[in-house]
Amino acid sequence: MPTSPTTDAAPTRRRRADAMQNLDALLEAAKAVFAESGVDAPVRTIAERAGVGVGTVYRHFPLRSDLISAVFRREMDACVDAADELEATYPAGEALDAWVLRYTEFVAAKQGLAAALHSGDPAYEPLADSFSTRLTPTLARLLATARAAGAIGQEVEPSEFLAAVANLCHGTGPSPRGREHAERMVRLLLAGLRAPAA
Amino acid sequence: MPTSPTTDAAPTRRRRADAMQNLDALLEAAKAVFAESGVDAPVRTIAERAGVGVGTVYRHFPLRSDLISAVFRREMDACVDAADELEATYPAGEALDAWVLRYTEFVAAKQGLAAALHSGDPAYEPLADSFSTRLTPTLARLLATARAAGAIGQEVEPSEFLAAVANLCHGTGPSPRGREHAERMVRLLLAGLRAPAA
Amino acid sequence: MPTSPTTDAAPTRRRRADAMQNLDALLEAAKAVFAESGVDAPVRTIAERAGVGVGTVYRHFPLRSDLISAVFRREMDACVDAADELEATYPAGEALDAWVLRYTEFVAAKQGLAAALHSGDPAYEPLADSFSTRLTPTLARLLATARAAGAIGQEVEPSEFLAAVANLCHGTGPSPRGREHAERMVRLLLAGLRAPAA
Amino acid sequence: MPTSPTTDAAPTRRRRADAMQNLDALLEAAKAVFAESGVDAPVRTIAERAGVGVGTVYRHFPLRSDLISAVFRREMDACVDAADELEATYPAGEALDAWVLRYTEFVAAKQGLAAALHSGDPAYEPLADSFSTRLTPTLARLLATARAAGAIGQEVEPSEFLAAVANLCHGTGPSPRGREHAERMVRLLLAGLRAPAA
DNA sequence: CATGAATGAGAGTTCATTCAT
DNA sequence: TATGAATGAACTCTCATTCAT
Repeated sequence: MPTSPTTDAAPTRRRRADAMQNLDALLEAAKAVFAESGVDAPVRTIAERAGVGVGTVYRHFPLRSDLISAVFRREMDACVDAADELEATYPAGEALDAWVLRYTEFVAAKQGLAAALHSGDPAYEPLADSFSTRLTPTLARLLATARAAGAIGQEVEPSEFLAAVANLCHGTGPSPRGREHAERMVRLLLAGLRAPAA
Repeated sequence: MPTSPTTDAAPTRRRRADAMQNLDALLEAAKAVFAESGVDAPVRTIAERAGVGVGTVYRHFPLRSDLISAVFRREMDACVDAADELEATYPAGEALDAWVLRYTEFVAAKQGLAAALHSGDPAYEPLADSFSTRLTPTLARLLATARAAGAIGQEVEPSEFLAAVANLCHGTGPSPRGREHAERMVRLLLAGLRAPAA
Repeated sequence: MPTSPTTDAAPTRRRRADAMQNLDALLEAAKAVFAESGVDAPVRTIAERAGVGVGTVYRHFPLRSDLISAVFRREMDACVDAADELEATYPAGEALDAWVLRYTEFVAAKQGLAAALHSGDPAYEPLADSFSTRLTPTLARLLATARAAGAIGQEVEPSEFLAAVANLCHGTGPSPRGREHAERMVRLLLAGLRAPAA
Repeated sequence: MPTSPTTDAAPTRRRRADAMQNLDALLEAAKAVFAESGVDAPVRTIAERAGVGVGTVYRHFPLRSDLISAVFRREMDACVDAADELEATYPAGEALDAWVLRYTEFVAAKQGLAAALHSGDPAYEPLADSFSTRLTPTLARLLATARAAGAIGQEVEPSEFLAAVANLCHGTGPSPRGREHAERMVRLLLAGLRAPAA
C-alpha cells in the first residue's frame, strides 16, 4: 500500500506504472545480458541487472522464450519498418541488399538468436513464429519486387534465406571483426542471388 | 618385453584390444549422442550409451573437446581425402563446388559441430585447430586452382568460407529436408563466389 | 519501503526471521559437523544436518571458508573479549597465561581449525585474516604488558605463538583427556616464554 | 618368462631383485610425493613417480598407512640412532635439546605426518605404534638422563611431548622459513622443560 | 607378480523454478 | 504483485580400488 488509503485510482496507476517500469527494465536488462552472455544466461543475472527479483521475471515471462521474443520483437519491428523506407528510397535490387544487410546487423548483434531459433527446443517456436509473421513477409515482398525488376536470378524461399543469414551471423560475436565477417558472407549470398538462373 | 613376441604379445594385444573396443564404443556412442543432443550432452549420457563408466571417458578424453575432435576427425579426414579424387576427376570450378558440397554433407550430419567451433569456449580450440590444419588448406588449394582457371570472381578467406558453410548447416538437422536446405544455401554461396569481381 | 514501518515491517521481519533461522541452523550444523569430521566435511553433510538444501549453504556461504569463519567468529570474539576482563583482573603475567589458556580452550574445541589455518589452501585466508585482525593484536597487547612487567624473558611473534598454540591443540580432540594434554603442552610453552632471555 | 627355460634359480632371483627394486622405487617416490603434496596425495601419483602400476602399490601396501609407515620408518630409525651418538657426545641436557631438534627436523620435513598421526583414522594406528615403539623410549631415556642431571624441572610424558613437537611442525611447510618457525617454537617448549618445577 | 583399464561413488558447484511472505 | 530464499536436480570431475590379462 504505497499510497494514501482514501483514493484507489492513484494506487492502481502507480502500480501499473511500476509494473511497466519493471517490464521495461527487464527488457533492457535482458537485451544487455543476451548480448553479453547469450540467450542461455542465468535468469538471475537478468533479474539482478534489472533490479528486480527472479519471481518478477517469471511472472512476466514464464518461459525463457517469452523473454527472448519480447526482447527481440522491438528491434525486429524496427527492422521490418526499415524496409518501407528502403523500398521508397532505392531501386528494387539495392533495396533488397540494403535491407538484408540491415537485418544482418540486427541478427549479428543478437548472439544466440540464431542458436535459439534452431535449437529445436519447442520453447522457441513462438520466437520462430515472430520471424514468420513479420520478417518473412517483408523479405518476400522485397524479393518479389527485385525479381520483377530483374535484379535477381535465383529462386529462394524467404524464410529459408532469413534463416541462412541468421546462421551466417552465428558465433561471429558483436565485435567489429565478427560483424565484418558476417557481412562479407552475407554479401556473397546476395551475390549468389543475383546470379542468372542456372 | 624381453621375451619372444609370440608368447608375450597375446596378453598385450588382448588388453589393447579391449581398450580399443571400449574406445570404439565410446566414439560410436559419442557420435550418436552428439547427433541427438549436440556436443554439450552430459558426459554420463555418453558413458552410459557406450556401456562404460564415466571414468573411462575421462581417461580416454580428459577434455570434452578431445572427444569431439576424435569423433569428427575420422570423417574430417575422409572429407579431406575426397578432395584429391575430385580434383583429379573434375575441372577446377566443378571440383570446388563438389568438394564444398561434400563438406556440407559432413558438417550437416554433425549437429553441434559448428556451434562448438564458434562457442568461443577455449576448450574447443583444438577442434578448431583440426579444421585449420586439415580442412582450410584443402579448401585453399581448391580455391586457388579454381581462381587460376577463372572459375571464381570473388576473393574469400578459406577459413572464413568454411566457417560460413558450417554455419549454414546449423540447426538444419540430419533430416533430408534439413540437408536440402543447407545444400541450397551453400549453392547460393558458391554462386556468389562465381560472380565476377565487383 | 514507502509505507509506514508498522504495516511493512511484518513481512520483511518474517522473511528475515526465517532466513536467520536457517542461517542459525546452518551455523549450528556446521559447528557440529566440523567438530565431528573436520572442516573438510562435505557441504552436503552440513546441509543435511541443517535440514536445508545445498543451495542454501552456497547462498549464505559461497566459499567454504566463509562458513568456517562464521562458525568460529562468534567464539573467537568471545575469546578476544575475555582479554579485557583478564587484563583488568590479574597482573600482567598471569593475565597472559590465563588468556592463552582461554584461547587454548577455544581452539581445542575446534578440531580442524588449526589444520584449516595451515592448509596452505588460499580458501582459508579469510579465516587466517580473522585471526590476524582480532586475535593477534590481543595477544600482542598482552605480551607487551607482560614484558613491560618483566614477566617474560623470550621474544616471540604474537601470530607465531598463536599458531603454535593452535597446532598444539591439533588432533587432541574435544575429550577431557585431549584438552588436558593440550593444556599441559601450552603451559610448557608459557613456561618457556617466562624463561630469562638466553 | 624373461629368462632361459633351463634354470629356474635365476628367474627367481631376478624376480626377487625386481620386486625389491620396485619396492625401493616405491618408497622413494612416496617420500618425494608426500613431501610435495602431503600424505593424502593420489595413489596414482606415487605409482607414476615410481614407474610402476597402481596395482603394485596396492600389492605391497594394501593400506595407505602401510606405505606411510614404511616411508617414515627408515628415517625414524635414523632419528632414533642419532640419539646414541648425541648421548655419547654431549651432556645430558644438551643431548636432549639436540635430539629433540633432530627430531623436529625429521618431522618438519614430513608434512602431513603429524596430521596423519592425529587424524583419528584407525588406519594410521600402525604408524602411531611405530612412534611408541621406537621414538618414545628414546625420548624417555634422554629425559630420564637429563632429569637425573638436574637439567629439567618439569614433568612430561615422552609420547605427549613427541606429539606436541610433531604438532608444532604442522603446516609449517618444508621451506626454510617454516623450519625456522617450527624450531623456534620447539626451543620455547624445551625452555619450558628446563624451568624449575612449579 | 605386475599392470593399468575400468569402475563408480562422491564431492563441488550452478541454476531453473517454486512459493511463502 | 513483487520478492528472493530455498530447493534439489543435474553436471563435471577425481580417485580409491578392483581385476582380467
